[in-house]
Amino acid sequence: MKSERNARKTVSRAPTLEDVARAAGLSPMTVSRALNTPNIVRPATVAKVMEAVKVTGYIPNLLAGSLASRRSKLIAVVVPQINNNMFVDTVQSLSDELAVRGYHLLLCVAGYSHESETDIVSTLLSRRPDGIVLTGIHHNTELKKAIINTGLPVVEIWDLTPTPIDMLVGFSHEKIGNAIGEYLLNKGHRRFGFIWTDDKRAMLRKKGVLDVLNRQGDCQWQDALVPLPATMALGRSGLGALLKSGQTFDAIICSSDTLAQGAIFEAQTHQLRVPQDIAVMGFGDLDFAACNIPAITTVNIDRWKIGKDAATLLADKIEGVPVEEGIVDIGFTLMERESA
Amino acid sequence: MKSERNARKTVSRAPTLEDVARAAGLSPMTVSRALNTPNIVRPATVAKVMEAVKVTGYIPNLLAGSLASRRSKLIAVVVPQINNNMFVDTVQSLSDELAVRGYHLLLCVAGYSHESETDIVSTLLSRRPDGIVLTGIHHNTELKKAIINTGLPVVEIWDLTPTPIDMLVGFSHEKIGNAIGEYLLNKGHRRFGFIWTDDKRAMLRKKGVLDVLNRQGDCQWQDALVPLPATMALGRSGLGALLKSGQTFDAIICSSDTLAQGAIFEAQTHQLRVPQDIAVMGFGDLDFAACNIPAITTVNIDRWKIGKDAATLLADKIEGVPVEEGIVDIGFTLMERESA
DNA sequence: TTGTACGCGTTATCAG
DNA sequence: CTGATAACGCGTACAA
Repeated sequence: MKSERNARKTVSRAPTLEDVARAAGLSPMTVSRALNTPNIVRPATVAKVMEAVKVTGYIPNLLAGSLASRRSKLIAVVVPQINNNMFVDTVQSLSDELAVRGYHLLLCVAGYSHESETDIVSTLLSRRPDGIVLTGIHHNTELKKAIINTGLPVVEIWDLTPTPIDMLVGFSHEKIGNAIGEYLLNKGHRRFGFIWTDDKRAMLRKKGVLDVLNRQGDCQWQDALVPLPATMALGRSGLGALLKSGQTFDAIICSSDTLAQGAIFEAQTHQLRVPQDIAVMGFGDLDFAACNIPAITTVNIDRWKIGKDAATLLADKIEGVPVEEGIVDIGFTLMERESA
Repeated sequence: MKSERNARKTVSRAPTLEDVARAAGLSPMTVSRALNTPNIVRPATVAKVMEAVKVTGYIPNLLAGSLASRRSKLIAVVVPQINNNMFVDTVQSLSDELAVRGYHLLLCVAGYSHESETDIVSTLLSRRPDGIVLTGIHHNTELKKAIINTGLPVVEIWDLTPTPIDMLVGFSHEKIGNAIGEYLLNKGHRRFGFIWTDDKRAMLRKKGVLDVLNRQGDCQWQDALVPLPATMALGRSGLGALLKSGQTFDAIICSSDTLAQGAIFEAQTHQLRVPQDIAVMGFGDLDFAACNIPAITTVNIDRWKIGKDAATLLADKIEGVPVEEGIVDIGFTLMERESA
């Protein structure tokens, strides 16, 4: 029974448009249209195609489609270490919003170094994304040139600058620093401790704080630098280090809520009441900040909105929808609670 | 000066292999080889190519490359809501390890529903990934069939079953439940409260606990179900609800450390000392568990290892490296601390 | 070690 | 509304 019909190679490739077309008695092009733009195809034809798709188990090949159409429906996203609680929510909302528009996320975790960002982006570029999301506004010039050369829509997030590569959704870290500084000065604090990671954005916030403190004049401060990623343990050891210096502090300013929570616990072990003996201030307004005991005074950023706005800007620009304002300052809110 | 040479369309497309070849005075194929397998090309030729690449600003088009070679160097990863602290680390290590091997991550957040997982995976499949990472082992059958049909390497993670689709890196939620139950029984506890999310894996752990409690006989328990995602606030309200029922409890078992931390804070507000008046147990061993006050007794999972192992299994299988054991139980460790 | 012919699976374009 | 043809940019397979 060695039938001639089975002579063709039986290495069952995945079914293609042509297979579907054959099954439906149509041309591949019609099948393509029935799948992508059903409204310009006769309903009866569409039905035939759908049936054939089901029968063959056809799954479109977007590699081929993207190559031919020059649109990949792919968005490259570069974040510095995703295991930072802040970025995760942004990526999540970015993913959600983009999915609705039919885009997929090509995710890249760049670490906080610039070299790797370059490598990563050029690798990403080779996937021919339709748009790019970059965290931060400090990229090395070579990279920046490469991206600009592609002419691709870009959204930079989590930072503010009047001169983004293209579009931007962020907020001013310096202003947040200012707000923190003013808030604590108003509360009468003059001796400050910083528990701080040394990434660029955190340092900008610190500069914002110091500008205000310097203007005041009679302030003093001391640093406890901690490595990334910021953990509660680092918050504890950070405050421990500050206290061991022999200095006394009115207020501890932390570059994240996680550090702040650690500092608050550590204060307990030194019989320091928060905020009566020592105030502790965080940043980020993470889930736990509001219901910690004491509730953590911090700065709220709408990190979901960053993702959502970035997605909308990007998708709109890709699809030719006129974008009114390419620079979005989503602002921030100082959340006065109990810890400071 | 309207030169004939500029007659060709000036819509500056991105440079292609052919442009580089022309610039280098070589054939496109040689350029391709110089880029992908430099070791089989004469060094001088490689150098010429590299120069031409720099001059032209060439960025490879992986869409075309993948289409031709039938290898996309793309790994599809499906996770249920990434803003769960546990998965983030796994995704991170997956990304890191895969990047080393030259693969990119196509990330999809599926939520906890099955319907969306199907949509998502078929969409992902259309990108022709070289491998798939699925969270969990419960997928609807249609989806499962589609994936099996592709013949693609698959790694299921965060669960254990003797019959995975293909490969698996996980641990037994039931055994963890057993361990928690036995541990607390040994401590003399008999009246339990559960603060629990109702996702499948958490429920498996609960079943593990209950199996042990039932075997003991003289136990009683009560539930406080909370929605996803688990937050500290839900831990607080969960314990609040349990206490309001009028029952008393020896031990509170939480489906995550985040809930446990909330429960511990809430206990404070009810003048309940942890663990003297009430024990609290978590799950996950997140960063803060060890340095919370009291330190949280919990179950440690090496979530980085899950990602790393999954990446290795996948990359090995894709590249034809013989895979010894496709089912990896990474186990768990009950971390006895202060809270229970 | 390098080059040539062809195919990968789809969409753009233009013709019917 | 549907079909034929020619790209899309690269890698495979083989020839030189």
